[in-house]
Amino acid sequence: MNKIKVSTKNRILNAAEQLFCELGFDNTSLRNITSEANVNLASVNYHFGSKKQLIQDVLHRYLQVLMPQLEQGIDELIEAGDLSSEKLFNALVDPLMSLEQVRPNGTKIFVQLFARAYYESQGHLRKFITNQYGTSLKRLNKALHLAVPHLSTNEVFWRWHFALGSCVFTMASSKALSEIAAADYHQHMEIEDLIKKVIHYIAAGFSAPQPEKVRLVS
Amino acid sequence: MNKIKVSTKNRILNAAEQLFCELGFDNTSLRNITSEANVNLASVNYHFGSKKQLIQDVLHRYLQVLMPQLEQGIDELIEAGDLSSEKLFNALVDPLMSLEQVRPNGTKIFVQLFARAYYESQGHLRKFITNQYGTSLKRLNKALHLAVPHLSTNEVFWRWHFALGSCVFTMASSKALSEIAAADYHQHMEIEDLIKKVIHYIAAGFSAPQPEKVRLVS
DNA sequence: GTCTATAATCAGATAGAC
DNA sequence: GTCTATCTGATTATAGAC
Repeated sequence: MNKIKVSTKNRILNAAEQLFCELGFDNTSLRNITSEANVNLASVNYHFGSKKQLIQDVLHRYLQVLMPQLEQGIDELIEAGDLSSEKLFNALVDPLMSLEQVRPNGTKIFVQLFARAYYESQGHLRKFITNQYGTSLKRLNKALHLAVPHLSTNEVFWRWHFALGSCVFTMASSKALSEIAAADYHQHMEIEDLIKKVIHYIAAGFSAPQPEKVRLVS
Repeated sequence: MNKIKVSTKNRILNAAEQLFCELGFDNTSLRNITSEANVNLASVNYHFGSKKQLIQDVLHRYLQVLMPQLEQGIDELIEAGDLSSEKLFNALVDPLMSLEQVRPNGTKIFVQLFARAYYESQGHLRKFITNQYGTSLKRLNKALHLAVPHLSTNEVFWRWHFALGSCVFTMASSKALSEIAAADYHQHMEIEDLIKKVIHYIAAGFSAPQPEKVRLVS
């Protein structure tokens, strides 16, 4: 391992993920990335073929580490039998924190990337994630239903997306929000604390009683 | 009033808001808008001066109707004295539904636009909203704190953004989500029902007990 | 593998005739 | 007010020398 020389490919990946976090995928240009990485513009297409492929490879670095752990953690919870939404959401913390091993600040980077990926509805990304990790996601969905047996299938569907929205929005704007919070309340929030805070919140909402039936049109 | 002829300016506004909802502000080009509106490309700059101004004008049509009602509703709640998060969030429903008067499907359109505006961090938009409607937003903030006196200022700050995240994310992706829900559960959700559902959810999370103190670094 | 140079396309904005 | 035509600048992607 040569500590001094980082390969061009990795320099691009590192610069890209940082800029994707800050600006989003569409608003980050290849010129932006290559100048940040101090590499030539053409090298992106040499190493990755296209911007789309670069985006997928950036996410893949994290997903290939996260997903197996996530799946294992969920399986253990399901087998143990005593599933609550608090426990289920808390089971996401350790796998997420393990992404610090992938890159410095890896957890924060990944969650923000995931938020962007979910929000900026890029067809190729959703397709990529579904193809690669669909099985794990189905397992998670099963666990969600087991955690809140008092809720209808439809209600679980919507609450899962409400919860996801809190995470996605918070992480995507966490830089701005943390700065505001730091300025107003003189408090610096680490990513792990923020994750725990949002998980406490979504667990409460997720397991709230089934509401009275609202008008539904078939 | 001539029912047949819609002014070019309004044709542009109508086409723009629809496309902004679907694609976001950045991904909607002026060419996109003018061809949808069947008007000439140059007419956008003639009537609005710039794309930024067009975006602001699109939002202004709704904000000028919504904000006074919102402020009044909140003031009444504060004066009545018995403030709960459930009541406060429910007080948002009627003002939001009144946007149906502005345009057909106005509520849905506005909430999606607002979601996009909040998420796609466009400096000019945040500035515009703060300048024009900062007073109303401060009133809302005050009411939020009164509704959950058991929570710290810091906790209210974060939970408000968690709640906002659920709304923003849900509305921004409500088309895709509604389609999935309709296909999987054979249920069609009206915008008012969706708003009520998300409000039931965020009110539960918002007023959850203050969590144990997490590690905070000054 | 890396570079320069450039192709091909799309964006927002504008000048000037009508 | 509306149109055509065009400007200016940015983007992704690629060809070909080294």
